[in-house]
Order: sequence, then structure tokens, then C-alpha cells
Amino acid sequence: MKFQTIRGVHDGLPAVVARWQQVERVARTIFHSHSFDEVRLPILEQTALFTRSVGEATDIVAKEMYRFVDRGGDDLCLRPEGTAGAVRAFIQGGLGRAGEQRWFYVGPMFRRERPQKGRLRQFQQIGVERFGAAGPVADIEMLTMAWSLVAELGIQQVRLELNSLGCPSCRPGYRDALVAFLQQCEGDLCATCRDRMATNPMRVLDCKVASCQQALTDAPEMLHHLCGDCDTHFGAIQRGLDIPVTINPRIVRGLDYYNRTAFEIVTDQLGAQGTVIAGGRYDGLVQELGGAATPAIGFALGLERIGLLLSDPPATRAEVAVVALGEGALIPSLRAAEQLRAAGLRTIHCGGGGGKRQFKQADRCGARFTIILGEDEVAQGTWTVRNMGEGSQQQCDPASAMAQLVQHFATTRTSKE
RNA sequence: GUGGACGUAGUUCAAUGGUAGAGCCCCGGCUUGUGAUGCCGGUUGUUGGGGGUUCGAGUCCCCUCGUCCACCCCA
Repeated sequence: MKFQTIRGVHDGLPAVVARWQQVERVARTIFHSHSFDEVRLPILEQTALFTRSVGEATDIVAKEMYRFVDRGGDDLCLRPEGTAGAVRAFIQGGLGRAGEQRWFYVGPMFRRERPQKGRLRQFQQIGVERFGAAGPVADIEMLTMAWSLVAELGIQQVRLELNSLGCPSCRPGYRDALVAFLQQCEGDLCATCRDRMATNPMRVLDCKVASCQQALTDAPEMLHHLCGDCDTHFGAIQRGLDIPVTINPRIVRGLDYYNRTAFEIVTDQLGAQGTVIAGGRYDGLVQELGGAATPAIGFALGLERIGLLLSDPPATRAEVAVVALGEGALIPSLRAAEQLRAAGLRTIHCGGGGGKRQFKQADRCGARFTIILGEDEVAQGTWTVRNMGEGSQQQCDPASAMAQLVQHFATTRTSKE
């Protein structure tokens, strides 16, 4: 019997994790510069949290959750997304009175979908949430932060698409107008769209069936039905944004809690899974989940998916290798390795034994220098330092060897970054 | 959930129904205190798994697991 990961769940082996860390490092730098703090939230939550927030009728809740009853009889699930839990934590922690909250998190999410490239059943998201800011400035800052994240990662050929979904005072009116329109052209719509007219008419807008899109050419747009406040808000965002934006009136978030700003950063390099970052405003959610009315906005990105767009990060390699020649050199060589590590040098010990084997290992691990300790060196209290690139080596006293190595790597490290 | 392509050594790939192979990697030797180049030699498979057809199956059929693509959904 051979064990293997279950469908849509992948191992993070070193080469892959290096990629994730590259994304995380850039993200953390940007988030910290905007004064966002990390939170770590549960993976297991009550199922009701998601049915209430994401929406009973959404695909995520209706057919993609890993849901079970635990031994105590509680209805639980593996979180399919991060915002609901963040809002729950915000309310539970009593942070509504603690001033504006700026949070981010990194962690696994679970959705039982059919796997594809860029779509896994267990995947990691970086999420960002900001509570307490209603004005367009917050939207502009969030969009800018998302955009600079993509830019900093060197990802090319992406575009920012923006829409407004209105609010409880203007969306019902739009919805009625849309339904009226859809009823007129009902005969031209596909079966799913006809069903959605009743359950979620706005989802009809992003149907990909050609005949539907044709029928929808003259469909009313939310942007033309925004109330005064929503229209002002949307206009202010566009004026304040210093990045190229495509207005896409067909962006409809698949989660029910969004209002006003909805956006995606998309690429066409990933086939059907082209959304790299997605987010929007959810001003009603905190209240919906039992907290005091609190405006909020957030976005999320999939680590594995964005990782597909990154060029290979340089493998992290050892800087110094230690070779011990002869039994008597073994213990001193271990001490030498410890000294090198204490000085901040990334060091591997080649394990003693055959010289050929050890030098081969020193070469393979990428070390630029090898410290050689044999009976002679031990007797004289010296190290032999071999420059692996040049093939040259010299015997010197440990203190000055260390100083030179530290100096060398201090300069090469900074020139690389 | 629907439709389709694919699955052979660690890896990338071969093999008209007739003995499962090659490159790279890895290991050893030439060189027991010297790697990366060179030469010589070596290991490696229940052909994803299970059943069936056949004298004979990597190859054909069925089931199953996984990967990928499209739909769908979304990060």
C-alpha cells in the first residue's frame, strides 16, 4: 500500500515553499508599511458562521465545504475563506471600540472543488481586512496595496478591474430593473441563468455562455443605478487611484457579503483561473454577524496560484562547508561549524569520513568556502580555508578566517538584494 | 458535479499485443587530504492500483486512485 496525498491537496516541498515565502516576505513588508498586523485565526469554525456570512445559496457553502458533526454533536467545517472568521474574531474580541483595525493573515482554506492548476482543495490564502473605515480613502489604500504587492513580485501583464455593487438602498431597485430585463429575454438564456433569475439574478451577468452574453448586451448596469452616496464613493475612488483601472460592470462577487467596491486583479496567463487577487467592501457583515455596525474592506490572494506566476527563486544554499579529515579532527570540526553558525554564516558539516565524499557534498551544497580540518590543522590550531570557485586554499588562524568570511558574505548578501 | 486528455526508473521520455530501454541524476573506481570537467563500472521499476480478454498485456476492455484541460467556481 502506497500512501499519497488526497485529491487536490499538495505537499509543500522545499522548492515550492521557497516560492510561498517569497510572496509572504513581500506581502509582510508591504502590509507592515501600511501598519497592518498579523492575526492567526482558527481553521475549524462553526458551519453556521459561513452559511450566515458567505451565503446559504453560494456554491462555496452549498456544495464545497468540508463539513462534519464532531463527537460533541457540533456542526463544524474547515474554513472555506478567511473573512467570516476575521469578522467573528473582531466581534468576539470586542475590538469595535479599539479604533480602526488593520489585519492580515496567512493560512490554509478548504473547498471541495474539482482540482485544476491554480485550484486546489486545500490552498493557502493571504488575506487582508480593514475594519472601521467607511470612506473612499480606505478603498484607495487597499487597492493600491494589492496592486503594489503584485508589482513588487514582478508579475507582469495584469489588470485591475473595478466595479461597484451598490448598497442596500440602491441594489434592490437595480435588482428589480435587472429582473424585469431578464424576463423579457428569458427565452434566450441558458437553463442555469433562468434558475438564477430567481435565486441570484446578478450572477446571470457573468455567465460565459455566448448566447447569454449576447442577450445581455443591453442589460441594465449597477453603475447606472447607484444611489447618490454610492456614486460619490465610486467616483472618489477612481479619482484617487494612481494606477490604471478597467471598469468592469460584470464583476459579481461569489460571496454574498460584498457591497459597493468589488475588484479583481486578473491575468490571462493562468487559463481559467485568472483571478490573482480579489476583494471588496463588506460594510454590512459585522452587524450581520452580531456586532455593532462597522464598515470594512478586504482582499485575498491564493499563495499557490500567485506562485505559478513567479520565476524560480534562487535556491537557498549553504555558504560554508566544514570537512573533517581523520578521527581526531571530528570534534574540533563540529566546534568550528558551531562558531561559523554563531557568526551568522549558513554552514553545513560534511559529516566526516571519506574526504572525497565530503568535498563532493561541500560542492553540491553550494558553499563558496570550505573549512578543512585535519590532523595537521588541529595540531597547529589553524583552519584551511578553500575557495571553492577558484580552487585555491590557504591555512590561517581561525579568528582571521572567520573575520574574512563574515566580511565576504556581508558584502555579497547586500549586493544581491 | 459534467465532459475530455494523460499516468512507464529519483527525473525527462522511448518501447507495430511478443525479452521493459535511453539521457540526466544517484552510487563506486581511476585519486584512502580535495569537489565541480574526463574516463571506467554499477544500482534503479510490482509500467499508479485492482480485475478481465489473450498462448502472451506497458499496449485492448472494465473499475479505482491521481494529475492536467474545459465547463463550473473562485484565490
